Amino acid sequence: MNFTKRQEEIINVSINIIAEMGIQNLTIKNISKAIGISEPAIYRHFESKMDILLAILSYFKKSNSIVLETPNLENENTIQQIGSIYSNHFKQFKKNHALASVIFSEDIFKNDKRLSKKVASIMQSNNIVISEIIETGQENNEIRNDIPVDELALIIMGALRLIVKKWRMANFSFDLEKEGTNLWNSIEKTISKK
Amino acid sequence: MNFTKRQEEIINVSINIIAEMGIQNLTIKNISKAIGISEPAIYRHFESKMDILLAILSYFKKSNSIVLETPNLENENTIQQIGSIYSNHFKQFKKNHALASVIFSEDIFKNDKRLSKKVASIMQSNNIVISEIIETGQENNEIRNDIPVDELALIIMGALRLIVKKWRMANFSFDLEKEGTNLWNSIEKTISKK
Amino acid sequence: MNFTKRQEEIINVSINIIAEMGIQNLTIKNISKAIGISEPAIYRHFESKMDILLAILSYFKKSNSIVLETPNLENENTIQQIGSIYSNHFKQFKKNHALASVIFSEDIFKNDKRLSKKVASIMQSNNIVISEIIETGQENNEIRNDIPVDELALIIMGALRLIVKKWRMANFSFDLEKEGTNLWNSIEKTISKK
Amino acid sequence: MNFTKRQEEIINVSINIIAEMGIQNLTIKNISKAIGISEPAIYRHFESKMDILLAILSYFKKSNSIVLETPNLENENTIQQIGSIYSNHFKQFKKNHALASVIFSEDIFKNDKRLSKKVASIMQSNNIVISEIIETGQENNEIRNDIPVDELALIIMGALRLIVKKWRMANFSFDLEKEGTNLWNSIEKTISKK
DNA sequence: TATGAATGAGCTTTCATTCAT
DNA sequence: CATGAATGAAAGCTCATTCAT
Repeated sequence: MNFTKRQEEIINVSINIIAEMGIQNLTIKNISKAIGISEPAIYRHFESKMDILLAILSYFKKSNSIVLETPNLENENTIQQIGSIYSNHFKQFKKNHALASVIFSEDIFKNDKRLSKKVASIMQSNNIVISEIIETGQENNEIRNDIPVDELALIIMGALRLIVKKWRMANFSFDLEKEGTNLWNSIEKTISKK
Repeated sequence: MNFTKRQEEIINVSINIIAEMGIQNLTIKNISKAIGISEPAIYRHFESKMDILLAILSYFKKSNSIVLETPNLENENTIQQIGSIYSNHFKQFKKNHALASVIFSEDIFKNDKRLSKKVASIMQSNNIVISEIIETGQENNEIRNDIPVDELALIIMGALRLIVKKWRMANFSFDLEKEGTNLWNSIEKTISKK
Repeated sequence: MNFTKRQEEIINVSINIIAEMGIQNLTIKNISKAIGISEPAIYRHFESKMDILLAILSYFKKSNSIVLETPNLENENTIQQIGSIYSNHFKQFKKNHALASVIFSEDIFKNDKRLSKKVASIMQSNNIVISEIIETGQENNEIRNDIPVDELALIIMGALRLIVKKWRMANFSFDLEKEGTNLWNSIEKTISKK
Repeated sequence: MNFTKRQEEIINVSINIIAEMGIQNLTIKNISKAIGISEPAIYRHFESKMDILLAILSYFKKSNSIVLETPNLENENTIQQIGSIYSNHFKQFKKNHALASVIFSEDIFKNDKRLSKKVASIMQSNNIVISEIIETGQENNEIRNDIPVDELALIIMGALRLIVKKWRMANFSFDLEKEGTNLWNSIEKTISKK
């Protein structure tokens, strides 16, 4: 999972291509053209196109880990932790629009078993992180108890995903961090134990 | 927007292929093979592959209209109307798994301007329907007033989209109608004016 | 060689298509679209596309006969006869631009043995007509004797063909009849026995 | 306008195919088969079939330049210059039958605007060269003055074109250089100031 | 006489990938 | 580490033609 500079370049360029032109336009030709090297040169760095796609997913996993697991280290309450997860997402996406355009588009990787398996496992582990925070929150009487963990997770992550989708469909034209924080404040109202 | 039998067949088969194998595998060859006719025969019914994709989006638009606008006709309160939208979605997806796999995957259609424009307009008009119901609900004191319409819409539709995504990533192995109704009941708790 | 009305329509439309879009665009689809009937309907009138091409050549042969052999009937001298051939060509082409664009383009019919054979025979018989007139002219001391018949024929017909080609490459923008008559007067000077 | 070896090979092979089988048989498959490489390999050397056709026209332009402009350099009188143009054409065509079969067949390139534009510009610039020689000839009292330049050009080039066409329709079976020289001698008689 | 639906063959072009240099 | 040249497979699409109606 440790990529060379060129490999990282290929991964980034690939995410950009998917974000801007769709997975159908992620071709070796387009990748190499974007980087400015020849097509065979790509194969010095990845054995096959499939490996590039797997590398993209690995990059997503790493990205998610950073965004999701950072708050645990700090001494916040659970509501604050989820708030941090929200704002960490927004900060990351602000820096990297392409990532926002691809990371929640799991269907892109549906055309192959290995890919969709990896996608599923990433989603699964993300879910676990969120669920554990919520569970703790309910135990600590910070999060309301009358709604099951899974459903709270759906509400929290569903809204996050959808606002990000709207943001990129609006061509990143509104301030995701501001609107997203407002959204989070509203969700906070609905899920926190008053 | 009035399709012949063959055109409908092509649309349905195409949605199935996208659902099962991803957009990359939606080829004229795969479509014709699935129907049992030759590849050139497809071109008697659609001028180009692009027209098939546009027809799929038209079909989505029609599907959405049915699901979203039906409740308005009946004499339900706004909370019940949104509940109906939820259950209508679940009923439709239960009947047509492929539709569930594709209708919220707007990114599939990102590789072409005409397609992504149409996708955006569909999302837009869906959003309007939901927002109007919420607005009325707030005016009628059925839905809480301390959260803006747009954010309530994000919560409601975000959760719906995400549970559907989980359902199909779980290979349709849980009862979407049951779990979805539970989800709705929980959301109802969070958004209705107590 | 007696064509029905529909057959004549198909022949004319085909000549127009070749003239305007080149032989590569002479397809059954384009022919039927231009006439306003379905593709299979064409096959009611011609057994195959090859038969349409052969019919076009037959039409050329007939056209040429009229243009070339008419003057013989009248009591002109040979110089006047060739002058009539010139002006007959121009009159015909003025009425039918498409014909001008195709009748001297023998290469169009090079992709098939039957076609190129027919083309060759048409050229051959045209050549005979011209040569006979010239020969008579030389015998009658109307046409210079110091140049062989064949070469006079090349000069006369070469200039005619080339001015027609220039005319259609100029989009029929100059007055072919006027310019052509001038050309003929000049050629007359060069070939007639002073 | 500087072609690689492979590009030149493709151009030559393409001219041969057009000459022998007509433009309709100029397919990527036929080109690649004739060279002995695969079809996609062609696309390493030309971006599209259109570019091959444009390259053929560039080759024609270059060919024409050589044939037409060479005599100007030498110290011949204008009649001799035109004679050289004639014999240069014949020499070139003797070496390259295919070229003779294609270079005067402007209609082959009528199916596309870019092509026909280029064809027209080539014809135009050729015409200028010939006309200038004739004009000088008239000023020098070498060429008769009672026929306008344009008409002399039509006579000279029309006969040249037509004898070449006859030669290839006769399957190159007569001696073009001999017959052509005779033709030129006859034309010389008709156009030179006695 | 005409058509809607279909097809085998073939078109131009792009794909991921390989290999000699 | 990089490239120019190549390829088998497959893409979207068009061709002339057939056949049931």
